[in-house]
Amino acid sequence: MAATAGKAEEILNSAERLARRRGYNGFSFRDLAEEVGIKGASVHYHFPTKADLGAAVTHRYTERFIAALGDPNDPGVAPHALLERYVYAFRRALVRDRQMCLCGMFGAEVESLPPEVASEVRTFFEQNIEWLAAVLSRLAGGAPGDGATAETQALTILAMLEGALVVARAMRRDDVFDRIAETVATLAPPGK
Amino acid sequence: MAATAGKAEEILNSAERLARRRGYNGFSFRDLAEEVGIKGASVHYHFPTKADLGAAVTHRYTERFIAALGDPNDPGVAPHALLERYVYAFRRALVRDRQMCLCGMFGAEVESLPPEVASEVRTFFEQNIEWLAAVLSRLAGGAPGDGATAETQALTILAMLEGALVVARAMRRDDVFDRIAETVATLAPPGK
DNA sequence: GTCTATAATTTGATAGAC
DNA sequence: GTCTATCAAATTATAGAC
Repeated sequence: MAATAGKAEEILNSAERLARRRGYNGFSFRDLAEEVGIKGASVHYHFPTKADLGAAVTHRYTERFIAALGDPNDPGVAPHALLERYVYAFRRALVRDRQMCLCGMFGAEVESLPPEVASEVRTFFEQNIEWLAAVLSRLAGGAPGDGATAETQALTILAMLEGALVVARAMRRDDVFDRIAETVATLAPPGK
Repeated sequence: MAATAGKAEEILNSAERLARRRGYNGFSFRDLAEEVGIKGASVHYHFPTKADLGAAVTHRYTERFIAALGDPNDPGVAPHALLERYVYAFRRALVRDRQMCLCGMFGAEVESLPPEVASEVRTFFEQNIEWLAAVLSRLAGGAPGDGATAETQALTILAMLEGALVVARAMRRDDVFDRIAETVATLAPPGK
């Protein structure tokens, strides 16, 4: 059986949830402490500074996000299915969790982030593009010399989905995300 | 000759710049006061609360943004030229100003905004989609019954561009925006 | 690991003099 | 319109007891 989450993990969970709703400057150590049932000062035992916490939560988010996508070159999974899985990861953030992508939020706020947090955000995007480009290369039939094309498509899909979360949440319209997501499929048609 | 900007306008200018770099929770009345050369308390004379200021700066941003785009149905301007103008507005924010779109930033942070600010952000997106859908309808030759299609395309282009700003800034890569922007043209080809 | 106590700073905001 | 003075609350963080 899985052990109960330690306090450090509980703090990371709260930090992720609050950061994805309110932004990096929109939550405090006291907010976290109240959620996990300790005092504000005790949070510093687990994460000395807010920058440490911010970097840790971003790193964990990236690892989980990429791991959940699986191997982009798995011969047992069709590339269009992998792309669907990718879109669904963003859809779940919006519909189920009612949250931004952590790095979509932090990406917007990047100028007010401590450097170590900003660095983790960059890594998230780099790994997302790498994963997407691998899938898109397979989808294009592996035609030689289209690595740049695959990366451009990857950048576009990533931007569309991050932007879709922003627009859908700001407009409070439930149809927005799915209508944009349909266009992702148009960019990389399943018949190709 | 244009009169020197009044203090209220200078405050709006500073607030817009700081908000577009650091987010709504990333600047204070004192930051603004220092930039315009008065004391923090004096800012409250012009804008009683931060929510008032936030709503005012967002409203002004929206008015200017839409006005700069011009009439989407102007027969003297080709729809593809209008679309280029739209993309260029976002490009300028990134390259020239090194800032987010104000409402891209606030859209991400919407859950931590005062209601009157969030409402202004929603209006920005609604007006952008209306403008874009009008241009895209013209581009499609005004085929009947494709109002929903035009709106979906408008949502997609808006999301792509807002997302492009987030990704380009977070990655600190200068090629990212233009590569995504090229795909906007693909969505609505000039030959159509 | 968590607490109390404390500190220095910042923040949004008000009252009233000039 | 701007200032000084002031405020209460919040924020990040540290020291040291338990």
